[in-house]
Amino acid sequence: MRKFQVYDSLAREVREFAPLVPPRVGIFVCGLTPYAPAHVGHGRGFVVFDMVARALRRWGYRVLYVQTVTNVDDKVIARAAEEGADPLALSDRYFREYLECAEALGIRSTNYYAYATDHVPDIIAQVQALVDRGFGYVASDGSVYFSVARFPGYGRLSGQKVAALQPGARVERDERKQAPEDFVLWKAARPGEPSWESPWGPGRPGWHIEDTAITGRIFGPRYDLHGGGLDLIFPHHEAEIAQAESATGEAPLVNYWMHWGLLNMGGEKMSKSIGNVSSLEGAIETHGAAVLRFYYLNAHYRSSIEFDPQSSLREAGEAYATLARPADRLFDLLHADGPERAGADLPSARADAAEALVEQLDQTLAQDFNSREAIALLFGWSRRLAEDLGSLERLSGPALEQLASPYRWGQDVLGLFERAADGRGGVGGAVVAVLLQARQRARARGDFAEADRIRQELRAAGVVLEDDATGTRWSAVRD
RNA sequence: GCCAAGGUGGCAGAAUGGUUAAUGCGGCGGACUGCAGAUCCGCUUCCUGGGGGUUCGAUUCCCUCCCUUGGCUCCA
Repeated sequence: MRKFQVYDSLAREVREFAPLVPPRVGIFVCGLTPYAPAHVGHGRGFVVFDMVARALRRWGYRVLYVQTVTNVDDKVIARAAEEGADPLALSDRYFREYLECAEALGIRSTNYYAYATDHVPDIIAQVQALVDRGFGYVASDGSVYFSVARFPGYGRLSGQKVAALQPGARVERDERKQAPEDFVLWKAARPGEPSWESPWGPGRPGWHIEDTAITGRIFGPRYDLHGGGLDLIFPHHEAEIAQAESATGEAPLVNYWMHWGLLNMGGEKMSKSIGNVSSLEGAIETHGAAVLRFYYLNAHYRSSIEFDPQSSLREAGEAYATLARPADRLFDLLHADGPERAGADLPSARADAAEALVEQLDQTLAQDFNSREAIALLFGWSRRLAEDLGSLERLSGPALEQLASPYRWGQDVLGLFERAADGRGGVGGAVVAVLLQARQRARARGDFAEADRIRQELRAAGVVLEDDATGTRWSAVRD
């Protein structure tokens, strides 16, 4: 297991990571509340944690990565009422849409997406434990609240003091609560809303309880790593700590808290409630999932980033094209001829440099997941390879693999450099190859009118040609 | 008001108690090319919010002020 360091929001410092039960690592991330299409801001944290899980697995940890889906809550219910739809069907539909985006983005390290509604018995059991231990109280209408005053550690994660909070400023006072800072564990049912039977009558889970009920079920009272957006620290993560540690009597609930920075647009955070959203699906369609993934990882996960719909992904696309070009060329050659292809060996200095770079990439990422710095190193490698792109043809399969090893690292950990399904195979690819040969013969005899005609007709069919020193390359484009 | 995270070149965005503060985008110049396009090379040395302090030396550590964002409602 490779050692690594991570910034822990609770300790407010970078700490050496040590699992509770090596080599196992339990990772939990607060996922979506699917009541509307996912936006570009949502994708960031999930890509970041996908990278975290990939890295830990590469480094020898056995990761169990769980993410919640808050498929029943006030917003889901309100939205369903607007559309005249069933709340659970609505959240299910939006979540499936998100999963398609996640798949395109190469997010595939999550082991389990836990729907809140699939864990109602766990939730009820945890609420009951809190009532039994005197941390929860039942209000007249059958709702159950957590008594913040009973938990002295409340506010430690966020730095907030209960006395300094401003209840009533933005949240309505609620006479069912004993104190304004108390939060709801179980909400009594209202007519027409989804509800489940409980010892306190029909109702549904409160805002924070599902996460700790689910992690309790899967990891037990304590686990290693919890991730989420910066905006969830208070009250959500604070409430998780309070209710879980009170329910089990064990602490700390989480050994390392990781919070990623938010994605802003127009100077404030992208948010469904503000309305400054750019849809995730749309961004993937117009710029490609690889470019979006590159954009996210091209900044340190803790910084906030400013998203400009006009330029951010266009710039990222230019940069990613430069970065990935040598990788594409290497993988093309390996794909065409296989790893056994004959050719020259790599000079040993070059081979050593590749090996050293891979180690450096791991070390860089092990420093609080500095993906930006890792990408800068990969740019350095691409720049060196760019100089001799033309002479790659001479190299053997193993030599090409050595040159490609930093990009293999990028595939493995960052999820970049994946070869898209480019339509080059099959009958279509064979036909294009024949046309390219015909065009090449025309060029050779100086019949440029014919050569250009072939190029134009292929373009009309969605195939773009580019000539360079090594010949003609083609790619399928979408219009 | 209180809490938290930040303020780096035209832009995006790293790092560091000490030679020219990454990397990319953009810009400029050149090479290559039948043409397109793309690519490659070079340049872009005057960038670390203001003011104090510690130090031989601070952008990095400390104090303070200003500003931005997030949180004190649901929120990735």
